[in-house]
Amino acid sequence: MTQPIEGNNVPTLADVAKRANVSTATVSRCLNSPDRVVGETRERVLRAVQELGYAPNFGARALAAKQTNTVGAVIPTMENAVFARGLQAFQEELGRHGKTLLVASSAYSQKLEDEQVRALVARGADGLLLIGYDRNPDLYAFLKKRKVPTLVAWSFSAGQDRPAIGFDNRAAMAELARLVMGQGHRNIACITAPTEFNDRARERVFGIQAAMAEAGQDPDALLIVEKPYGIESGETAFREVMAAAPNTTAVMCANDVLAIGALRAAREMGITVPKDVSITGFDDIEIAMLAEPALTTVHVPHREMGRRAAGILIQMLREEDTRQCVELPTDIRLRQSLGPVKAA
Amino acid sequence: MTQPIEGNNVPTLADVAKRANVSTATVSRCLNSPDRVVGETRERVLRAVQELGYAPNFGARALAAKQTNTVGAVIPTMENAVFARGLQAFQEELGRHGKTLLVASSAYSQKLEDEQVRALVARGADGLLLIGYDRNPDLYAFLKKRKVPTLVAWSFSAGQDRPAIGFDNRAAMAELARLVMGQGHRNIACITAPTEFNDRARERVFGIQAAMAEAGQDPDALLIVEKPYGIESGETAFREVMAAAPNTTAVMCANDVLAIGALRAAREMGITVPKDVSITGFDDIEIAMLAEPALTTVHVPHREMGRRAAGILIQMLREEDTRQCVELPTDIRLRQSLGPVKAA
DNA sequence: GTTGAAAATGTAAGCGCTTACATATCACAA
DNA sequence: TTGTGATATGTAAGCGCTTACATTTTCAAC
Repeated sequence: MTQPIEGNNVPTLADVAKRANVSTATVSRCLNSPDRVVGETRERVLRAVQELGYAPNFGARALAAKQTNTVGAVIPTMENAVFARGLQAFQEELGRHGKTLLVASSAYSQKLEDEQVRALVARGADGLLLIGYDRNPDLYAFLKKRKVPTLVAWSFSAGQDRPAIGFDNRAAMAELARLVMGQGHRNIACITAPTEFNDRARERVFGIQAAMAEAGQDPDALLIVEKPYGIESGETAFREVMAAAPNTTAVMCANDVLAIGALRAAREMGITVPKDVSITGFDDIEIAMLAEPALTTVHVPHREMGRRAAGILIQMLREEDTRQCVELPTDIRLRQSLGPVKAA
Repeated sequence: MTQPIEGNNVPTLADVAKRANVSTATVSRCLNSPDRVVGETRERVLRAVQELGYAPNFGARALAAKQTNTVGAVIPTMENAVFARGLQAFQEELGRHGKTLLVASSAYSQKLEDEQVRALVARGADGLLLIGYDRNPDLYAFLKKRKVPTLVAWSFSAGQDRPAIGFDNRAAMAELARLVMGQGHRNIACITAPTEFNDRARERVFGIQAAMAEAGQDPDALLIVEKPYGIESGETAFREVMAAAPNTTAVMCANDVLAIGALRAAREMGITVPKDVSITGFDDIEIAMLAEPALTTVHVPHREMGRRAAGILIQMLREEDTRQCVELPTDIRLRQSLGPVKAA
């Protein structure tokens, strides 16, 4: 009963057409626009598809239809729970719309990101998700020339005209800084990831400074220590802070992982948190609650951002000229690591 | 100086050929086998490529060359630090070899995994990385028919003949169980992720039971509570254990996240770890060290596994019939959560 | 200068699908 | 039965690249 496939192992559209006694166009319609084919014909075709174990050749389809149904994302690293969480939600939503995720990582290097973006475009990504605004303008020009819809996530700025979904890093951190100062803290240090080529980190630092200026504090008095993402970096940074400014009473960290490192260093140095020094984070990833004391931090809706980013990108793929800028709210999670300034 | 592109916006191979005054075959050779083209011709072509901003059409290339240079991976979730870490290393290594990663997730559902695998194959994945051995044999048959090289990771079993890179989950957990029993524990419970369709979880349970049998203990006496992956699940499971068997003195968790949950529940229940009850984990992810008390667990070289998996798959893509089974070592990380059994 | 072999390049078929336009079929009204 | 409009299906061009085989060029030896 099973007809031998002529000439090769992998069934093609032509094989299905022959078996179902229709043209290849009808087979294509059955698979891609089923409502344009009557029930009887359609069932005959789908039966042939199943019997032959036919699946479309991806390259041929991409070439003919001029799309791949893949969407690329370049993130700093999947090992950062922030991106892992957001990307997971992004991928799930893409999957629901029949798109597949292409992933590359940049290790927080702008040069590597540039390369990876170009590689993803070369791989035929229909659209792209990128993290933050900072990048070489040539890259944006390249993406525009190639007509690859591109969405920026994790940042939001009213001054930018690129499609984006994110939150205002500056405003969020300023709000936390106001709470810190509300607890009486004036000697504040900031531990952050490198701010060069990283608008998210930079904006968080600016947020602290803005809140200080607003409160009549000198923003230049903010001690800033930059370290790569990592718990050990946070430990090192905290030691540097306390060595450089031993009267620091609050250390605001630009992400939770650095803050966890700071907490660990404080404990090892015999510094009590928050009695001696308060420590705050940013992101509200899982370990923020698990820390001892639990971390005061900025909660960011990473999953929602990832999910909605997928929706926006899919919309962009369907229609030209969607210029969405979506701001998501953040909120402060007050926990035990922030307390009143220690009496002098 | 810049010649207008005839007819369309996006330069094609033909445009480059015309500009460089060579055939399209020569352009293709310059890009793909540069050593087969003399220097002068090659430079002329590469200049034309640059001037035109040409990049190959992915679908055309995939169709003609019968490969996409993408490799797919279906993992349970990127939010599990275990997979995030391994996948990150996998992706980095693929990138070094000019391959791009296609990612899908299965939420620990076998049915969803099946669908996602087929979707990745439909997207033209040249090869596949899958997690664990357990899956519908039809899926393996499908992959074989489509000639998609497939590598299993996170599991290793000498009885399986599929290409795989992983560790012996059973032996690793048995080793930890022997240490637990070496501390005098006889009333042992096991908290695990669901074992149906999850050989890794199942083997870890079997490992405890094997060690018990070996020590003359009744393996059926092992209290087993299955819960989905998650900290809260671990909390709930621990409560169930202590309700069902209040004289339990050791709880062995099949992953660190469940163990963290168990630690939290113990604290809330006024149970001291390890004085009253010892708790162990599996995986040695970052929070194992951060926990209070720090978790005794099985260390698994996730990054190395991911990196080497990429190497193996690339090898499989280059050569037919590579049948590698690589076992990676695990080792026990003794920390404060495991102590001697409480005197009766 | 001639010859032969190796290297370099060109020609053209083909990869497998989609889809614009052409043609055939169907359903219904007169 | 005929005519018309709507629906269903077929024809064939084309998407842009790779590569087997053909042809041309280069180079060394005589």
